[in-house]
Amino acid sequence: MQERTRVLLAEDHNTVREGIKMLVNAQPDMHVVGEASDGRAAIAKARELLPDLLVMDISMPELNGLRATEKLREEFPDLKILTLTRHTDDGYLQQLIRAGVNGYVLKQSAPTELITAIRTVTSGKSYVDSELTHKVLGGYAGKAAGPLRGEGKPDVSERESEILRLIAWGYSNKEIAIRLELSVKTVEAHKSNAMRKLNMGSRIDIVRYAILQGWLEEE
Amino acid sequence: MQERTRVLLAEDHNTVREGIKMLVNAQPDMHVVGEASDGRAAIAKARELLPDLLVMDISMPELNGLRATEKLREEFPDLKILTLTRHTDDGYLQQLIRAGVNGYVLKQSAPTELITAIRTVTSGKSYVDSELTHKVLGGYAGKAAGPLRGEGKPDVSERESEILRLIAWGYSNKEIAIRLELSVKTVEAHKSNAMRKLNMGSRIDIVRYAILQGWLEEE
DNA sequence: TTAAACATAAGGGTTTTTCCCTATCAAGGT
DNA sequence: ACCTTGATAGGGAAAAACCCTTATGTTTAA
Repeated sequence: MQERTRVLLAEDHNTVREGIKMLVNAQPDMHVVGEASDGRAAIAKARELLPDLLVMDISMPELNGLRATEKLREEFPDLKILTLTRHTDDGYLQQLIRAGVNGYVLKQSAPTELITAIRTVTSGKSYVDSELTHKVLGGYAGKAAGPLRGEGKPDVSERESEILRLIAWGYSNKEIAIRLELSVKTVEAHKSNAMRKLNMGSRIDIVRYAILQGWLEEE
Repeated sequence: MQERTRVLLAEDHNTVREGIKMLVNAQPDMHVVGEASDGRAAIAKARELLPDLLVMDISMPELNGLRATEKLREEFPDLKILTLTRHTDDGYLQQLIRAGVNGYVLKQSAPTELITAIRTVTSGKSYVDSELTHKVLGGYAGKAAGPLRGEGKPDVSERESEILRLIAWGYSNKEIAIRLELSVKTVEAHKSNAMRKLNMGSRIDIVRYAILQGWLEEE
């Protein structure tokens, strides 16, 4: 067996970080070797642990992901950097690519998207979330290996995400139906549709998705 | 219908605070009117919102629950204060009672314990978690209205809580069985036993319990 | 040593979830 | 007008979860 990819995780949100860690550690070919909750700590940890890859939130205290990327890129030309963000429209994209990130993943995407991204970037290619690919057309990196399955549609409806949220909180379909005054069948339908859209396979995926969404943090 | 109890929530942990808020707001006779994430903010909010009851973690930044209680007790003699703590053995109990709290609930207890405590305290009685009752014997407040159902046994075994943890994370019984190399039947048994011990009725209770335990925060 | 607690697991029956399809209706865009 | 998407919901079968009981071996506390 090949060496597992050594991942450093920089994310200021405990729950999100924990969720990602469990997700990554559940894969046979990668593992989290260190964690940091701000940009400065991320750099320190990178120096200390020399990871293969850094998964980093762009919005972090102390030193944001963009600045941290710039510093790290100079010092560690071979380090793979994958940035993670909640917003699709925050203009950081161009700057990040210029700063030398190897990949860009939206938290809005399915959790498995991150895993695909890690594998893609590890193999030397760059990865840009499907939803953003068009924004880099006429440009730079582009997506080297498209998301293996989806064609890119992270657009769950309001109703659907409302139901995913409740499922992640542990409510049963029946409880949700009562709470929202719907038929259980409708709840099922929304759930299934959302899961199909996001390429999720089971309840654990919903929970992970919810965590990446920050749904368990603030209302 | 009677007026709903207006609850102010002071807890520095986002996820825990959110979990409690959802739990409280799910009750017909109480609702969260404000939140604070440190002791200083709790006092400010109490002045601003004049809640009926304050649910407060004893370990908070800025100003801990004990100090905050002392200050608030002077200023608002009628405010009910319910303290919440993770530790059963931290000696704060006597001091808190002297400082004038109306109740003391362990995070280790079932989520419904908190609701019972809120109702008990609102009705003018004091409430001390069943597990701690013996520590106040020969003393002071004591438990006015014992926990309605349990005799007090917050002792889930290691194995049981391991399984509850995984359930809260969204794993299915089958996945847990595979992961721990057990029969699905065993997983079911541990789950049922733990739920019975903690007086939990459904998956959502497990999730809430996990949140109060901080299981979704750090490993 | 006996009793209690724990981890393990099977049996058997009920309920819920899950999966796949189909269908209606309203709203929006082309 | 036509097409797509979203919200609603039913049928039906298979899978999983839930519930309650019983049982066996191990460890631990009285």
